[in-house]
Amino acid sequence: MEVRVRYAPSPTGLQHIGGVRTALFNYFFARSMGGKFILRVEDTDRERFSEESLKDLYDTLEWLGINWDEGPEKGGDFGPYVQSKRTDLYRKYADQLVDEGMAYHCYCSSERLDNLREVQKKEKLSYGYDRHCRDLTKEERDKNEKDGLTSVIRLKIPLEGKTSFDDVLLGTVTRKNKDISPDPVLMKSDGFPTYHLANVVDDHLMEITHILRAQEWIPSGAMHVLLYKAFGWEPPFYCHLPMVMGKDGQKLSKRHGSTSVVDFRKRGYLPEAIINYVTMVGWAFDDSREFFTKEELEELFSLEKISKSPGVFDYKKLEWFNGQYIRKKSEADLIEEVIPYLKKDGIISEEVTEKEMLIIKNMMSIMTERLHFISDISELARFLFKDIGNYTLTDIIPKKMDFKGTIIALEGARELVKGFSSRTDEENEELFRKKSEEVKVKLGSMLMPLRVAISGSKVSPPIFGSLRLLGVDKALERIDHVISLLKDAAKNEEEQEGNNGQ
RNA sequence: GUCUCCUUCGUCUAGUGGUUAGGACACCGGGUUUUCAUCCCGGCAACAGGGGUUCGACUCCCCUAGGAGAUGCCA
Repeated sequence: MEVRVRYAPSPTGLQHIGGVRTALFNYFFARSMGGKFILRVEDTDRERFSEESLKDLYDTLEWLGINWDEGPEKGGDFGPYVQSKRTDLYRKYADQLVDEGMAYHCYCSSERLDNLREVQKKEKLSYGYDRHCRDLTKEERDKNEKDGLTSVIRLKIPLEGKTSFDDVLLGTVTRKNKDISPDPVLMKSDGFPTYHLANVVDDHLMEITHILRAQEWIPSGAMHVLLYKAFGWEPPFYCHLPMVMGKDGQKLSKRHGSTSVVDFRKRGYLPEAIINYVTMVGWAFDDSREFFTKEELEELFSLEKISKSPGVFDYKKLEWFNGQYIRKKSEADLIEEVIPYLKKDGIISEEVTEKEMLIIKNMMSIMTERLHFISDISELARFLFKDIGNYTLTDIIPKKMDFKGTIIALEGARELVKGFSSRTDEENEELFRKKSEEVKVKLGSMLMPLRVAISGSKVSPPIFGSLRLLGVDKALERIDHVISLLKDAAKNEEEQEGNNGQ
């Protein structure tokens, strides 16, 4: 038997971590079994549907490199793969159930239903439809129709007995029929099917063999089986995936931070990191290995190793994975990644100049290990392309030093910067050490003012590398500017003291 | 309220009757280092509780507690 699985999102919002995890598990399972991965768009909720969400779905899957074997834009033998194009089909199957007495028309208004729920809640009764229309006589139905009442079609859940389904992870899950949501709606009054109907019909028609979906669907599992039985179909295997939670243990949502994949993408996360980390929430290969490429997972993934309990999404660990993957990238690849961010932040020109490109190529080696996100590059590299000046005197003057000492240290450093580029780093380091002894400050205390002067920040890539990238002339210019600032400040201070003395 | 699922360090997890309960992130310390970062070394830290079964339970069974999810003309 060929394995056929599907990812069936509904385009009512941006693709988020939870959805992508489900997609990934389905995709990896299909690949590892040599089966087919199908994409099906469940756009039956016309209220919440948005074109933007649909585009985001395609973009996200493409960015992650999750290719579907059958589905929209790709086709296949079981299309169309968009549910809004299959409404006739659902209608036909729903009518069939009504004809056979397995389902019925319900004319209850939403007001009546709202009311009912309110009363049930207040009286602490169990919630759910009261099956008001389940046993309407033919006369009553005809009257409702004649009155022009709109109707929905509901499934008749047996009042007694129990229903169970087999879950690869959970084993056999059994539910008493009386505990199943009483008579769920199959067809809405707008002519569109609900998830339950469309899902079952499509999964059967598309010959889906395994349903991997989030555990939030467990409660409707038995009901879906009942639907399969009503049609006389064989239900597929189920595998209910553990949910992804936020730090507080609640279902992961916006208030925990970004959850949409596009947000992660904009922030400078690599798809490799997201795929790897998201797969590790709820799945583990063994007791030590945790780095996997997509290709490796396509081979190694297995349902047996999925955990049953929900997992908390750890942004910190994803960040760590991202850093690891950044450092694994080749310099050439990283340059490709970095350029769009530099452009977006106005660090380099839209049409990258030769000079800019040269700096970019030369700077990557000292930038890479400082990146947690690709987007970090702009802050880090700004001083190489743009004028600086956002530093303050307190940034420049090292701890336990005054204006004069700082000026002396910086002037000493300036001497060495002049001939800097004709020497090796080792030679330079030797000279800087000697010079720092000469002016009686620690090496660090001499280099810190220099660092701020040329990079504008106390935190920067290594000084020697930065100097080389920036060029001696530019560096001297910046150093001189800082020295003059310091001298002005020192003079002011003297005058102040002089005034006080009089 | 009712039903269903879940329960090993703070977090992700390994573990399938006998282990000093292992790894990773985070955190804390130390080292390398011109800052930051990287990297290396070390430390902290868990079997929810109670009953059984057994020579022996993290592992099997039951109960309790806790958590989550569902209970829509949303998926």
